[in-house]
Amino acid sequence: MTPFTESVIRIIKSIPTGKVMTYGQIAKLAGNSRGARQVVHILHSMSEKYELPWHRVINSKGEISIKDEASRFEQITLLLNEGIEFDLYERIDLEVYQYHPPSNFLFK
DNA sequence: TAAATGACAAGTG
DNA sequence: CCACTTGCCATTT
Repeated sequence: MTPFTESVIRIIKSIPTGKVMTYGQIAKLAGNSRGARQVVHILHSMSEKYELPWHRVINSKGEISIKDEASRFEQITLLLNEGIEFDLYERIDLEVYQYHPPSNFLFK
């Protein structure tokens, strides 16, 4: 497992209930500002094994990126249950709900 | 080995 | 804010 992957997992696991982070934000914090798509692969392949709160990861526009209807509905439901609100276009206000981890937490 | 793919992002108009 | 383009890169085909 690469250092990048380890960091990504730690970051995702640190997202508090009721907050979200974006793919690009996570990739950048993990050390690769251009690694957003790798974050996608990690979520796909390791969410279950590492019990990642995959539903708290959304795209930079504040939208749910999943196309599959069932999975999409599941993610929205999980977020609603955590108190996150969506506008009428199913978008989340990042100004309100985006999580910004402390800059030192990777080294703790 | 090459081409396509994807739960993305930033820049431009 | 929207639509479209370009850049990305590991994984899959």
